[in-house]
Parts: sequence; C-alpha cells; structure tokens
Amino acid sequence: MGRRVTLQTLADELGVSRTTISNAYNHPEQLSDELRDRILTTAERLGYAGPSAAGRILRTGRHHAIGVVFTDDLRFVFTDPDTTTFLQGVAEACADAGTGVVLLPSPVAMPVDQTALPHAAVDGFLLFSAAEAHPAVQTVIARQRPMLTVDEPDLGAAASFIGIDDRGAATTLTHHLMSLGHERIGAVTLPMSVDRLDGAGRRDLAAATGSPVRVVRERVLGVLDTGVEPVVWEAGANDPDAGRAAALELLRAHPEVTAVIGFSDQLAIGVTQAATRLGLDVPGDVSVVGFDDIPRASTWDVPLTTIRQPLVEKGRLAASELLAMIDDERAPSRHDLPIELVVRRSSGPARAHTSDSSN
Amino acid sequence: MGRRVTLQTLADELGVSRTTISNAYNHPEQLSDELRDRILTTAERLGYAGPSAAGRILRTGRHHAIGVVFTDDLRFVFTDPDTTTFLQGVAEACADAGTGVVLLPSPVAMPVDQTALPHAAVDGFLLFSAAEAHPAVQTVIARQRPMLTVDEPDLGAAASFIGIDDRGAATTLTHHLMSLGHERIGAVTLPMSVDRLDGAGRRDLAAATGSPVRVVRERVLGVLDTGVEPVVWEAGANDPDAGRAAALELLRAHPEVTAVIGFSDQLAIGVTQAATRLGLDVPGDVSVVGFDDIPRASTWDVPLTTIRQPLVEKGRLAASELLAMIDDERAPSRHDLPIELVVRRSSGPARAHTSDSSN
DNA sequence: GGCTGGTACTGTATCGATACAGTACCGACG
DNA sequence: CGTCGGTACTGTATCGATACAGTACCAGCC
Repeated sequence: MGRRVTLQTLADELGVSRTTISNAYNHPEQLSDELRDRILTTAERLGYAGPSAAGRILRTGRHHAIGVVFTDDLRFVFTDPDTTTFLQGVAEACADAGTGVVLLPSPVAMPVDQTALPHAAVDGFLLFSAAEAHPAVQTVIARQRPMLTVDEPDLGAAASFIGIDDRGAATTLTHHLMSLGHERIGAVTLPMSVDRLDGAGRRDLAAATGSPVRVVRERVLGVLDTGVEPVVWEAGANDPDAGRAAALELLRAHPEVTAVIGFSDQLAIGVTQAATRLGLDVPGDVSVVGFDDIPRASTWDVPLTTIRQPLVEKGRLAASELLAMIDDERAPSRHDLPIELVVRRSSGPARAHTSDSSN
Repeated sequence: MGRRVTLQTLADELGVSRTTISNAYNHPEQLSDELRDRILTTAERLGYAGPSAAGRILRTGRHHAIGVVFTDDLRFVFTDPDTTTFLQGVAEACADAGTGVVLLPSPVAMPVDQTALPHAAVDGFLLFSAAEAHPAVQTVIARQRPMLTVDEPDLGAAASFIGIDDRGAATTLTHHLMSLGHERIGAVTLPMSVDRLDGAGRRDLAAATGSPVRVVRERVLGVLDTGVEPVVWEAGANDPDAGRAAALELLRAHPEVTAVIGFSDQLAIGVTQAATRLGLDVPGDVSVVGFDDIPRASTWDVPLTTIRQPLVEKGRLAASELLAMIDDERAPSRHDLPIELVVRRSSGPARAHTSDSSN
C-alpha cells in the first residue's frame, strides 16, 4: 500500500492497458477523446504527476537536455559578458527545441569526479572556452556523447568546433594600428595556464606562440604575420582588473609602446584604466583595441575599437549544431564565424616618437 | 552483435557479476583493488563509457540535478545582473554538492508543454521571480517535486520561499528620503503584468496595492506605511531603458516630485538618465534611490543610494534549502534575508519647493 | 573441531516507461 | 457476402542499472 502512482496504477484503476495511459500523454491521436479525458481526470484525482522522466529516459535513450561545461571559476562564468551573452544564444536555441540546458561547472579546485560531470544526464556536451589540459575535457570525451567545443580546445575530428578566425582577426587589428602609424605594439593576453592563477606577467614570443591556449597562440601568430613583434604580457584573469594590472606593468616597462591590443574587451577596458592612471591619454598617447565587442565596449568612457564577433549567434549555432549531432547523427563539423573590425575612439594616430632613451 | 557496451557486457567478458562491475564504479571499497583495476582496464579496452545515467536515475530515483525556472524573456535572464548574480550563488552551492543546474526558460510566448518543463529530469525546482499567473507555475506544481520560490510568487505551504522584507525595505528607503526633506515622491515600479509587455504607464494606488506581483504590492505598501502617497509609474521591463521611459513621463507629468524610488537599480539608473535628459541634476533637483545594490550601482555616474540585498547568498541559500528538501525531506521553509540601506550620492536634501503652478 | 566475524563477491527483484507488433471491431463497398 | 482499411486499443519485450539479501571462503581463536 501507499505505493507511488504510476502508469500501472492508472491502468488498473481504469481497466485499460498501461500503453493506453502512456498514449494519452504522448500520442493523443491514438485514442478517443472520451477515453483520454477520463484518463486525465482520473490522473488528477489520484494525484498522478505525469509519466516519470526516469522511465522515459531509460526507454527512449533521450534526455532532452544538453550540458554546458565550464572550466572557469564560477566567479567568472556569470559575470563575464562573453559567457552570459553566449549562454543567451544557447538558451534561445534550446528553448526553441524544448531542450533543457544543464550548467556543468568544473572549477579547477574541485576533483572532476566530485562534479556532476561524470553522471550528468545529458545527450551531448558543449564546452565553452575550456582549457585543453583541464581534466574535465578527458572526462567528457570518455562519456562518448556528441560534443562541441567553442573557441577552445580544438579536438579535431573528435568534436565539432566553433570559433572565429583568430589569427586573421589579430592581423586585421594590427594592420589597423599600423595604418595609424603604430610600430611599437603591446599585447595583453588572456591567461595561458589551466588554472589561470599563477600566470600573470611578461612572456617572450616563444612562450606566447607555444601557449597551450589556442586563442592566445593564434592571435599572437596573427600579429606576427604583419611583421610586428609585440611586447606580450599575460593577464591573470579575463576581467578589467587583471587587464589593468598587466597593462600597468607593460606600459611602465615599455614606454615606447604606442598601442596595446587587449585579447578581450574586458582586458582592453582594464588597459585604458591603466593608461589613465599613468597619465596617458587614450588614444592621444596610447591606442587601445580589444576583441569581442561586448555591449560595454561601445558605452565605455573611451569607446573601444574592437573585433566584433556575434556572440548570441555563436551560442545559437553551437546549440543547434549539437542538437543536429544528437538528433540527426550529424558528423562533427567546423565553423568559423564572420568577424568585423569596429573602429571607435580608442584607436588613433600614433604619437610622435618619444626618445627611446627616455627609460 | 554491435550492441552497446553495458555493465553486462563487462560482466560477461570478465566472468563476474553485473553487480561487481557496478561496485567497481560506485563502491570501490566493496571489491579488491586487483579486480577493480582489471575491470577498469577492460572497460577502457571495450570502450565502456561508464554506468549509464538513465539506468542509474531509474533505479535510484535521483537525478542529481535541480531545475531553475525563468518566466522572463530570455533576453533578460542573462543580461539582468540580479539574475546572473543569483545564478552564480545557485551554481556555487550546486557545484559543492555535485549537483547539476538545469536552466528551464519558459518564455511567455511559448506554450508550456513545448518547453522542457513538463519532462525535465530534475529532483526539484527553483522558481526565480516568476509571475504567479504564469502557466509554468502550475506545471511545476503538478510535477509534485520539492519546490522553492525566490521573491515571487509566495505559494504558502506548498513551497519554500526566500525573499527580503520588501515592505520594510520600502519603508526604510522612504524614511531616508523624508529625513532629507522630500515630500513628493515618485515610484517607478517593476512590471505588474504576467507578460510584461502591455504594462508601462501611470498607475493609481489601488492598482499598485492590488498588483498580482507581490514585490510591487509590498513595496508600495511599504511606502504608504510612512504616510507618503507616491506617484506610481509602471515600467515596461526591468532594464534602464524602460526605467528611463517611465521616469521621463513621470517627471514631466509631476514636476513637483523631488525624489523617485526605482524598484530596482536597473530602473533607478534609467531614472537618473531621464532626469539628466530633462536638465535636472541628481541629487540637486531630484533624488533617486533603487533596490538590490547591483555592482553597477556603485560605479554608475551617480552612485546610487539603494537597498543592498545579498544576491549571491540568496542563490546559495535557495539551492541549499532545495537540496535539503530533496535529500533530507525537509519541510518547506521561509526565509527573509537581511537587507541594508546603502547611502550614496544619488540622494540628497530636497530642493526648495517649486511653485506647483509651474506646469 | 566448531564457532565468529570479516571480506569479497553473486543473484534476484525492481525502478517506470515506451516501441512495436498484433488484434478486435466496425462500417463501407463492390 | 467477403474483404478491405482504418480506428482504438492490448501485450510483451526491453531499456541499464543498483539495492539488498545472501553465500562462500578464510583466518583466528578457544
């Protein structure tokens, strides 16, 4: 007695088969309206909560949910405008498909098998800008489900991939600066290490082009493609504070630098703050450019010249590609989204050469 | 042939029982290290992806995931700082518990049974500031799972509830303004209707105190508790643009108003923009106060006087209360989180009375 | 020698639902 | 009158795993 109410309970009560009850919920056209009404009424009377998700999942093999894996600290996931904008696109596409979105944070500080990752009830995985060396990546691969990475890492044929032409974008930005007369260019990069804690500071070009982080590697190579050899400083995180800290060091150590490329708008905003603190005018003394075109890029004190990438669209595309891999068994694919140089006030003509002996 | 690899496949291959394979993954202490190693090695060789989530869920009755239901348009969910900050707290608490977080948007425009809501594989539901009349609320109730609402709606004994003392907070804000000499006070409220589309414009006090939205109702009552009768304008959405639009109308129609209460910092920011556009100084001509203390409240051009509520903590508490209801079958509970009046530059002494005949 | 207690496994029942094939019945039609 | 096609339902097999009770075996001890 006191057992849970299931399809069988209803079937017994009404003297019909279990299948018919199931059909009342999932294939209404398979039974008469009269019987269906009786079933739904009885269900309500007996307090039946509807077909259990667990049984359905086991039988159909579908969860109707995808997992979005983050390897960043949670502090960043929800404050980082790139991430939330991307998530919006994912959520939109999934809402259209009636699919749930499962957030699966896997902070560096937590052992992967204590996270929800190994057991998550999802049909496929979306990795957003994950560090290739992070153990979560291997855990996801082991699950053998359809998988798509965004920006990072590039797993080749093992997973779909969505990104932008980072190398070309960096070349475009650098050419823009060169056309304004800049020759000495600095770069404040995203963190290059897995745990994103130890990393801030100066890096030589070999370290930058050999970085395990694809986006950093490609963008530095993109700058080098123009013939310019940038002064590279790694930021400790992707936020304005870390960008400011890195840029303060960079601009103090290299006063000859007349332009700084921030590897994200968040970092670029920090760079402008550093310049201001050092009494430098943007763009009079130093030009600053960024990546992404987050909303704040245009409303910031000094509107940022940047590379616009369609972040909402990226999320939508990522989700719908993944859903296609799940539903249509589509093979892994690769997409480079279109980008666009957006010129605003933060970049301008290079100032006249200051004597290099000034430092 | 070609069947999927399951526990049974491994058991047959190794000549042990299915249970033992299961134990190798879930109860390592139940078998010898030697056998466990052999099992894991064989699993790798045969390409076993680990115990299937579907089977586990059916057998254990646990999903190890909670659903977070939003009834707002997706455009707002990920751009609204209240929501993302709250989500951060939820995600933190769930990460600690190894529990997944399932985002379940239920936009007004979409029929509820086309959403993931009726079938979502979760152990419990968190409703964040949901419109009571929204059909998603009934759908969730019908699922008969542990449930917790945040701010809205208050379902009484049917669900746990977390909020702040909205009425008291509004009284506190109003007393603050009164102590500065303000007598004619305006209020720009959050949307009062379910679909949050038709609603912008002037409201009389009866409409406001009879609003189906608890937060609006309580806060208006809180203002009335001081004896002040505010001029009430409903905003069309919870963002600065909507706040600005409402405040423009309010301030034009009621130039005698010397202070405006925004029912969120987002709205309050819009109110300051409206004032500026009308050539009014904040706080010289109009004081503006808000609710929430979002990060931008302190960094905004005119730092906002506001009611601080601990949003991350709210998310953490919501998640851990819900998890306790799930794991320990704890009964529904009620929490009012502590709040704090934060006085910043946006509120100041009331200007001398302007002649009421000026309009 | 017989009892005890612990370790390391096995066997069975069960979780709740859906896919798929099959059947009963009925009206229509040549 | 036979059959054909459609509607409305039924019955069985199956999805993959884990809980729980039970058993075999061995060492230790009086």
